[in-house]
Amino acid sequence: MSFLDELNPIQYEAVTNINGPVMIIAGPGSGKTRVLTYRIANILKQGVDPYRVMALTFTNKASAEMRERIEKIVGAEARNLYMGTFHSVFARILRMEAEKLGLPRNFTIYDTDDAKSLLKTIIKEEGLNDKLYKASNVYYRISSAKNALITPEDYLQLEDWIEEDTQAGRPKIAELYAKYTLRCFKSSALDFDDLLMKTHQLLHKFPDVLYKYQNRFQYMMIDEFQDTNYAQYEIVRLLAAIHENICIVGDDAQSIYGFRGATIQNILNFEKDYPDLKIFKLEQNYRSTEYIVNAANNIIKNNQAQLKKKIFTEQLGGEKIKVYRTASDSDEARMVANAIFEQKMRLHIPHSEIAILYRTNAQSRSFEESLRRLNIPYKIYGGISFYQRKEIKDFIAYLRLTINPNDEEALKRIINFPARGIGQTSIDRMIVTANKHDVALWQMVDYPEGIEDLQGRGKALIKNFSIMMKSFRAMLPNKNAYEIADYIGKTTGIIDEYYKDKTIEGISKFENIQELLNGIKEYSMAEKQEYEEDEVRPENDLAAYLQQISLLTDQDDNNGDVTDRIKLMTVHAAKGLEFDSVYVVGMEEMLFPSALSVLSREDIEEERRLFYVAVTRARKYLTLSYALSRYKFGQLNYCEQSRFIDEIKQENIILYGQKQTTSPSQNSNFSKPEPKWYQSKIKEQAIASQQHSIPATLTKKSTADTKPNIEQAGSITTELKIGDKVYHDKFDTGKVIEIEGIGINKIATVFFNSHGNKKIMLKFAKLQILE
DNA sequence: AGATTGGCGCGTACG
DNA sequence: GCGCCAATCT
Repeated sequence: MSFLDELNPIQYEAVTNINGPVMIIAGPGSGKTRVLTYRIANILKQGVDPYRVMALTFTNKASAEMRERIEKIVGAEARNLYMGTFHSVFARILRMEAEKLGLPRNFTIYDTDDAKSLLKTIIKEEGLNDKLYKASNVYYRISSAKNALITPEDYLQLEDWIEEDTQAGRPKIAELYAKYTLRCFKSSALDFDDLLMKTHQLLHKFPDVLYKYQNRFQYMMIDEFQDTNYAQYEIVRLLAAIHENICIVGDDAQSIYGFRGATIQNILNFEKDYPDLKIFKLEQNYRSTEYIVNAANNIIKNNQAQLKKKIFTEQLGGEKIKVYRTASDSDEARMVANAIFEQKMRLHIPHSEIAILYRTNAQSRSFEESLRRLNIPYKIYGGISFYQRKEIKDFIAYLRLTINPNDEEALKRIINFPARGIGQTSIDRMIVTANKHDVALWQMVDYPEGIEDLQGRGKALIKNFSIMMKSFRAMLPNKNAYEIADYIGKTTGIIDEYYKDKTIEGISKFENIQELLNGIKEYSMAEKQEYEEDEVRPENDLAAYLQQISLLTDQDDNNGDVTDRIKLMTVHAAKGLEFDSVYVVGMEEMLFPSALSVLSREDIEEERRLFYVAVTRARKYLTLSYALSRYKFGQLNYCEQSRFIDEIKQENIILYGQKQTTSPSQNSNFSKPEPKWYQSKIKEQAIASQQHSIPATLTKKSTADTKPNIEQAGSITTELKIGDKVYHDKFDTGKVIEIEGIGINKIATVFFNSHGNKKIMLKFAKLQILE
């Protein structure tokens, strides 16, 4: 009995064909992780050295899960696989080869905040308008360039890129990119995108290095290939060039990260680069019932850019997909909460098997309120992670600066935190002098006498700071990470700072720092990973610790999952997950699909794939909902059913709420005009997508500013409350003065302006709540 | 220097 | 409608 016996015939082929280029198209719920892990296990069972197998994923979670599952089959050997995220695997290679690129091997990895903060500094130094040159904007542009392997020198020459910047009113991006790159170099820092671009440069510029790794990596596997960008693909292609045992796994229909640089073309055109490609399509869905799989197929059929496949399931029957149409966003939230409550009663599904998925994070609020009202426990996913918190970043900045004195962003964070009298003016003077002499900022801390236009007192305070930092560095050779961190916490006063603060936030910050210290302690006490003979080891324990956490997020933190709670998250965050019951909410034009996507076919297709992802998360029960009116940016907007709902065949759906009686074309209750800034953003988007899109009218909506057509806006109002203003078909408007009964048997007493008090049974009446 | 208020901006997100 | 940042006050 082999582990291979657990596979269906196509899965088996995908697992056992280990040589030559292979593409595995893995539909939703098709057993992808199993195939991937078994395939690697199978390679190892053939006697291949794990050290010669590279497996790349996008998330730490995915790689940890895979490693664990492979270890179950082949044992501890799995630990020596070259497996991890693109960023962590490439960072490891870059550290080994750092000196070739003129970097110290302790280089710092700047996260997005560090990068934006540096850009902000540079924009200010250049005297540019920071309303126009927003750090996030510039960062996005630089990131796109790096993902496309465009260096600052290239950028300065690229007419179309500069033209695009000029159109957006930001012609100086290329210069900022060049300055930013220089500044990162002076800080001995690489940002996330550099980890890819510099790896490519390393392999491209140093044939001996390329040859070494090409030879070493006999087998390569890439997960979620539809999410790769140009840089990632180029690196992989270079590395696989000798053995050509490259296996990519993915699903073009689930490509939803175009906005962060992913090119769906990588998977669509893969066959062109590897004519001998063997293709295996995992089309059997083991997750969902028939209606759900059918609906998913109905939806994705409308996309042009896709590989041919037909997903099927053997789980016939099941419940049809419910579509709830409600009068307002708050109605939608109440409706969904009630439905969850009812579903829970009827089917006894654990809370944790129910998810509410939305397009934008802002939508979570109304659901929080409605769930709380019914005492349904919930957890919102997304938001800032542990390592993003200010207090954690501050503490880590001390550790970073201890390891890498050149780290300008770490230095700026903590030189005056906790307060030690080194104000913004002093820091600005330091930066000016450092730039003038073209040295790292730390040089000025080290030699404050040289800072221009600074009082003696300021210089003395900086000197003290420098002495303190040096005392930390002196501990590196013979103290472990925890001993140093503990000492830093006590010496700098950072722990006291939060200990003194007895506000709720202060206490939480104090606890977070304690948690961080516990983590460091655990790390320092733990057995360390083994390094290959030729691998450069970190100089000391603290450096090793920092290397580990700089590429970590706490997405795989399971602390919150112990309690049985409903899960609320964006559709993006739900990718790769599954639930018994899924609610996809806000199914409206201009929301899902997003208003910013309706201008180009490519963008709409990505939204459609996103909806496809949402639908295929459900095992047994799927509910879609939308509202006819919704507050957006504090403004009431009238909404129209999402085109994606229309794409699902009627036979798979049951509609709740009244049917729309008029056709959209003669209907005037659509959108108010979007706010001005939003319109201009849409226009910007239009310019950005011009090169590759079909021209489209701005929106298909009328801009008439009319009230909703109440007759057709039927809603389900079992969640009515006293004081609500309501509309009734016969009695017109009135106010709720009493509610009796439970659930659908509720009876409301309503005082109607023209008819007086009436008792209304909610399950029959079409009461409409007016906001 | 630290707290408070006013104004502006608003998509989805992994390293 | 809300949260974050920056300018202003104390």
